[in-house]
Amino acid sequence: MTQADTKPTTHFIKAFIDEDLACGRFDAPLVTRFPPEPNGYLHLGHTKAICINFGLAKAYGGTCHLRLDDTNPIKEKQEYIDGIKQDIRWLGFDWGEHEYYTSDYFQQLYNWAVKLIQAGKAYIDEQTAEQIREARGTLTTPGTHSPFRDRPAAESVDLFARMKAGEFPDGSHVLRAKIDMASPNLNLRDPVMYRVLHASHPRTGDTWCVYPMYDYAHGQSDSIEKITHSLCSLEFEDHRPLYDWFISELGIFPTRQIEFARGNITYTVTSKRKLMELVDQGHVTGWDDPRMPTLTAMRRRGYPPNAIVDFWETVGVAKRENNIEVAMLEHCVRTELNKTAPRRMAVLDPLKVVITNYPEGQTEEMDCINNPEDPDAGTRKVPFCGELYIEREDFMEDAPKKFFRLAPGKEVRLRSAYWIKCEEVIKDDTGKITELRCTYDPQTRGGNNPPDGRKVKGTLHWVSAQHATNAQVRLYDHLFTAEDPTTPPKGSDNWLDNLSSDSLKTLDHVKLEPSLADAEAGVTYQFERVGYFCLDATDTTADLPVFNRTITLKDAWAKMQKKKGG
RNA sequence: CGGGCCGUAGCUCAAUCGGCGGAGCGGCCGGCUUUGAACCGGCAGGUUGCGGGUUCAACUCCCGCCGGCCCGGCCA
Repeated sequence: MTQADTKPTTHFIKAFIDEDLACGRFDAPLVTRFPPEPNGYLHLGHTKAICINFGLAKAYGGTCHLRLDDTNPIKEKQEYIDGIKQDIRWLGFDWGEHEYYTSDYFQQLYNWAVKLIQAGKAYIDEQTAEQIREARGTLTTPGTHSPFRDRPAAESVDLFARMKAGEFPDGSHVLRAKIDMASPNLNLRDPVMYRVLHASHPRTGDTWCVYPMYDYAHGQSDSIEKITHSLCSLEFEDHRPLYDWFISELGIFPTRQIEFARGNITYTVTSKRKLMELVDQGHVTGWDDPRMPTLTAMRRRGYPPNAIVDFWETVGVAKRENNIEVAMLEHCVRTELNKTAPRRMAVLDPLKVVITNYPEGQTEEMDCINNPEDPDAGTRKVPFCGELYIEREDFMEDAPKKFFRLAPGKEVRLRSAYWIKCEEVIKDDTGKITELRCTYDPQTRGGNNPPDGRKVKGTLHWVSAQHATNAQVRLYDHLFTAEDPTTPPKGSDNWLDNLSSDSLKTLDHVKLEPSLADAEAGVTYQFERVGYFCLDATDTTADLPVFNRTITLKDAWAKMQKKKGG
């Protein structure tokens, strides 16, 4: 059995679809839909539904519709519609011509509602919201009938028309389905189908002042679009009987709703309310702050969209509650980036190195491999001279044996350049190391082994001091210190106390190899031995390029140190 | 003794119609290396929530418990 065979390529939804197709319950092709409400930005949580709906349609040679579920005009904005479309495209999915809006169906939905009233299956209720709530009963006791429940259908039809005509104020009348006030499923206790809302809609303007509720609109919209499988998250399981009830009473196309568990991820929050709190209280700079789990933020951070798609594929689909380790996502990000990211050299915390035996004034160009994982990526020239910067943490005055990097009297390789040996350490008055004096071996050009068979264990990245480009780098880390950020830490009643103080570190004196002056926005680079970084298009200025750290490289040395320390 | 859903390795998921419980991630150890990355090899980790029953055989079927999540918006 090969690796590929053991990957979880199937799950219960596929099994259901296969059954349905096999028994002729639906005709191929499969039609699915992703139905976000345009009331905010898409985040990591949404991407699971996107991948499942678009992914399944693709896998079965079907189509996936994008439907903006815009039934509540007071929360929805065009800005969000635009953002959602951009985010889905970025993820790599395409709905083609199939862009729909629930509001496109308002007239049809209205006509069907009238039909249900005429059939004695719905009625206009004039109770207040509070009265309706009280009459609904509780989880353990049945509800009671509304005094308006048995009014003549003709009266309800008339009232519904007058609601639509704008005769009644918000909250005064609702249309309710007449089902079963004693049902153990609260969704069946005469659910509200329509409410009066004198609000202007982003698309229909002031045409309507009655708007359908989710439960009434969603299934019918699926049906109108001939969606074969309506895939949604677990909390809608209790709604399925109602979903099926409307379709059955109306005698329309029977979409099948199937529910799956949403994916929770450690150290991240995906509650819209909580994300809003982070933005509003200034804990992040905005919805696109690279620490946010929104797609716009992950894009800015340099996450490759393929990594997110791979992540959900790897994780699989099931119905049980879950809390996926963020390490899984990070693994997918690194895997994708390792394959695709162009390699560059950058020194985050520069320490000057002077090569005392290098010909004064000389400069050479070194050939550097752009991506060892991709032979087609080719090479580039990187300038080298007698004054360089190396990473401060790559030098230790009193180095332990396991330290492979530079130390007094020790020799290391400069990647793709020369071997150098540390001869002298220069310090300032405070004892801080300001410069290293080294010698180089001309026989090691390109970083090659010298003819005498000498060995060296460490390879360092470097940047020519003469040619370096200055930059600001932002080091991002988990926003929270707790696996489940929504639970306040011990002794606190505020979940925001889980906020990490180390989620952003800004470095202002970073030295980049000169080619990075032309870094492309939207490309994530690997700064060798350091991590993955991308240009921050929004904060970069003409004078100072800004780079965001997408993610670190795995760091065995740091891990070893941490273990020793702890 | 309201209803619905769900319990398999630390995490996420597999396991044909009932036939020797596996993989990825994470962890640990080792190899290789011009990135302490990547890559390669190995190891640890399970009373399949618990208790009964049916069966030659149960993660799988039946019964009973226990535990977790969801549901009382004119939100979606």
